[in-house]
Amino acid sequence: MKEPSTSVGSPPVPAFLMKLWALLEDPSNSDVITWSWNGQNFCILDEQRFSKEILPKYFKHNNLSSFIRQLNMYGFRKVMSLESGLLKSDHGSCIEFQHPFFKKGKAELLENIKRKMSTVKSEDPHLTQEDLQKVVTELKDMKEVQSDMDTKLENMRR
Amino acid sequence: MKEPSTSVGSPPVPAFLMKLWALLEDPSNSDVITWSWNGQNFCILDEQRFSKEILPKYFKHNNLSSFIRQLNMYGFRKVMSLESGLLKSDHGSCIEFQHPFFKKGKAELLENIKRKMSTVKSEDPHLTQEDLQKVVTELKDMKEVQSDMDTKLENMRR
Amino acid sequence: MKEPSTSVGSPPVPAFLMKLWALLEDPSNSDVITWSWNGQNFCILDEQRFSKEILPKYFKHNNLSSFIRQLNMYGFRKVMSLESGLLKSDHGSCIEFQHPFFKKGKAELLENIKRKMSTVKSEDPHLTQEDLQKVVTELKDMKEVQSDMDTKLENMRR
DNA sequence: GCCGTTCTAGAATATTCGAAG
DNA sequence: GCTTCGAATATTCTAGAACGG
Repeated sequence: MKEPSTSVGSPPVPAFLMKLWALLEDPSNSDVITWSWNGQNFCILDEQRFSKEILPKYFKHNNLSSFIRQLNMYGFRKVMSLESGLLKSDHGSCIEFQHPFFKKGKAELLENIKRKMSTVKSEDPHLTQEDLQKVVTELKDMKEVQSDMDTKLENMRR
Repeated sequence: MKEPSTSVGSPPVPAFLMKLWALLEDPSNSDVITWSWNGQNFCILDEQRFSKEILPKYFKHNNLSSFIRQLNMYGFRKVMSLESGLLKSDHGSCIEFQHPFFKKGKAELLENIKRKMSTVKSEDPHLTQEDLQKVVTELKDMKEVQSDMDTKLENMRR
Repeated sequence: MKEPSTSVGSPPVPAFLMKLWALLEDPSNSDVITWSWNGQNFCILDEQRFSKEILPKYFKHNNLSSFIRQLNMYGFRKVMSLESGLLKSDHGSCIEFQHPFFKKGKAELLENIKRKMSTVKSEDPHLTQEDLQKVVTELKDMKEVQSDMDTKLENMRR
């Protein structure tokens, strides 16, 4: 079995991805979370047991939302099955995720998965309130000028 | 049978269209909703059973009007055929809809169907900046006019 | 007990708030979700039962995340209590939320809770299209004044 | 600095209601 | 009467932001 490595020479695979991989490789978890039938996606079969039993064994929390935040951070996308739209029974709480470089048996692809950068926003030159305030100030100045001019005109007419 | 896909590389087909397609492909629904004879349109044969039995299995509601709102949102138009207009006496009301890219057996056309944009003012980001630029330009023009007028006034006073 | 009303003359209270209120007023839910000891906040005592048993009875879903999204949309904020901050043992995850106009016994305050508008990214909440429209209107008025003034000037020159 | 956890918000589609044409 | 559409809220999925390790 090929295992993901953090050896020298290759960029290290973040802990989250290593844990996610280990989690799916452990057969004792397979009734709660497992690879999809074709190994292309993975599926959380029992949301409740996953968050309360599995998560704390691998992470510092037991919140599914935190786990999903990490998945999105690494570029995973939710797979929308037709069943997911139904409200009916509760046996269909299958949460499925996918990533182009996260495939069963392809541990060597893991290093291609990159965490999204923490956007240190470079101050978009978009429209700020300052810009609008400048315009408003100019308008006010122009109004004064117009008022002065109108006064002058009336004076001249007389 | 060709199935609609939401694979990577192609823009995903919205859930509504996928469900509508699945709905029509399921033979167990064919006595309630089905493709028209030539596969160009689809027809709701039994309005009551459709809304109360079929809809809640695919959507989070059981209202025909909500279903039709979605159809219109995606550009479907009601077909006013002679049959449906005249022979509605007792063989049920046949509600027929049509879309140029929604044809039986042509799942690959689905991705051409576009949802109409919500007319909310979400275009504020760039629209505002463009409009602000227009205002700024107008302000500049008005300043020139005011300067000219003020010059005229001073000339007249002398 | 005072109940929230959607009577004529007062702006209607959105369905979400009415349901949240009803949910908390129903004693049969009190072991899953209830007002805090002083009635200032409310607390979800059993996350699992709340999402799978309570939510689908009031909403069209059973996802806690969707419920929380609505809470934030209406301005509710999570309360970080000491208990919930600790990586506690197992005495249950208490999720507590608060809103200045959502207090036990004060149904008349509900109409003050406003949903956030579905708009834009700018962190300037005051920069709206309305503001720009005001400026544009002012500009138009000023143009008329200027035109009048210019006419007067030409008349005087002759 | 990068990563992990949490809370909140953005963005797109979905559902409802009622008015426009 | 009837089809289509506007607008508000609702639901879902993803991202922003703050903070700590």
